[in-house]
Amino acid sequence: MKIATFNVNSLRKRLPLVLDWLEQHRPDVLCLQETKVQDEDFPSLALAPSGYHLTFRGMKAYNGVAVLTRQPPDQVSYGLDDGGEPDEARLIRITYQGIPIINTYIPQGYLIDSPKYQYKLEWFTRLRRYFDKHLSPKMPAIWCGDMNVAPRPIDVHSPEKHLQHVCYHEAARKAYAETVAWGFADVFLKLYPDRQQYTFWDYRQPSSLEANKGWRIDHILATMPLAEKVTEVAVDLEPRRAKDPSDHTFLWAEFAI
Amino acid sequence: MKIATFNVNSLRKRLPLVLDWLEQHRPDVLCLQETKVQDEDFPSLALAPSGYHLTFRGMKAYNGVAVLTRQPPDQVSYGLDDGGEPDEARLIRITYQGIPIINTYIPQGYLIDSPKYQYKLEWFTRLRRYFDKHLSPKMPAIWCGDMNVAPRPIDVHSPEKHLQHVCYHEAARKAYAETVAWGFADVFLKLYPDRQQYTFWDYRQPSSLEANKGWRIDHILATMPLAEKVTEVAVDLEPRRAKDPSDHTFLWAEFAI
DNA sequence: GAAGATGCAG
DNA sequence: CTGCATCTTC
Repeated sequence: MKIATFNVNSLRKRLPLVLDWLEQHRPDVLCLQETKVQDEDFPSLALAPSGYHLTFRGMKAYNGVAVLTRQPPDQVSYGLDDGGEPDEARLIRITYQGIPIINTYIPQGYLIDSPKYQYKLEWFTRLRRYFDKHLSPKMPAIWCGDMNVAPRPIDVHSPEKHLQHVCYHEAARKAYAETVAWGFADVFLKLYPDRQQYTFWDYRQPSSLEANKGWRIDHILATMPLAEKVTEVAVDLEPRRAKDPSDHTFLWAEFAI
Repeated sequence: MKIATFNVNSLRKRLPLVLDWLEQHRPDVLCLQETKVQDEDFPSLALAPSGYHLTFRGMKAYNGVAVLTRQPPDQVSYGLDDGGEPDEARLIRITYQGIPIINTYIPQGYLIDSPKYQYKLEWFTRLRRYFDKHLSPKMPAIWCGDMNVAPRPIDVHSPEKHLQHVCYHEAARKAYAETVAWGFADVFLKLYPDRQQYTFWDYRQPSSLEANKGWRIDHILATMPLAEKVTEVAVDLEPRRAKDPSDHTFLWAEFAI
């Protein structure tokens, strides 16, 4: 089974890119973040030629997640369900051929001294409780998406410059690590423990792509029974180099199931 | 001598169209309206390959006029000069090979009961005085541009519906007619007194182009000595049908001089 | 730097 | 419907 994740930064602007990638790679599941489209305006018609089943939850200008699957999902649910802000446009859970797949767009956090950063940190603890409620570390499950955290120094260019950045700050990495520690393994790390490979290059940083000044903040994780079966993981640079790119690119993983 | 006029509705957005048209038609003079670009940002570099000389006056988001000439103009001046608002981004006068050419973007007028409509009506009377000051009806001269007036019922689709429209309202037609009566002749009317031929189709009116629901509000006029020498007048529909069109299209006239 | 929202204008 | 400006977010 092939699973991919991609922060599209507006699905409507990235339709040609997404359709093209689906056709070329035919993943079983593609998780999208930052679709930036309300459900009423979701481009179902434009995506129809792909043949993928569409599961989505969005809002007016920001956030928005979607999961595209070759077959219809068995089950679908949106957002956190602990009684707090559900943030439906940031989390979709489906069950696909018996396997729970959680697609998240973790809050970015703005600045470390802002309420948004507190909200981000809480989001990770809420998510860990969400895993407790809906999954078991002993059963196959996948968690993927834009985590807005570079877990290790190697996962960001010039880490020493980014100690106060909300995507590398100690507390964010700790919050992410503790949620991972619930029972997930990063499948990229599993296959390539020493490789530097980014998934995001800021539009603002001039020539960030050519100079490869990026971040690895998009991740695919699996519980042990599934992580053991990972056969291939890759970042596809081509869509980031294409015309009218997202600032992120595709990450995908293949599992022997 | 071949003279053309075109309301571009943003010159920067219409650069490919304009360059293409210049290459195909090679007019001696092309008058543009609604360039929507400040002089600092005028796309001189992009237009350089055309070889045309560039005369322009614009402002931030609205209005803006330009005259492109095969040879450098003899003389150039901008705006009305009666001590009132000069509205430089609405009028350019050049002398080209001895012939005065006035390119105007007449105020649209918003609604007939608005101050903007009063301003439009005054603009015509000010323009007539401007002609008095700078031209003679007995000498060759050209006045062209977007006049925002459909002079006759045949010049607008469903005229009976547009009696209260600022581009067809009685007072606007009268103001325009009185300025024309200073000493100009509409060269399109001279050659085709009975022909219905629009130059503008509203973006808003759905399928205005397919249904040919348009307006003839762009005009080329000449004083008698020149009007007598007109050999050809045409509206080119192709640019309006092209991809990313302006809501107006090109009108051109050929004079035997 | 890129995207969407809003407001203004034609 | 299209274009520009301003604002906000990442």
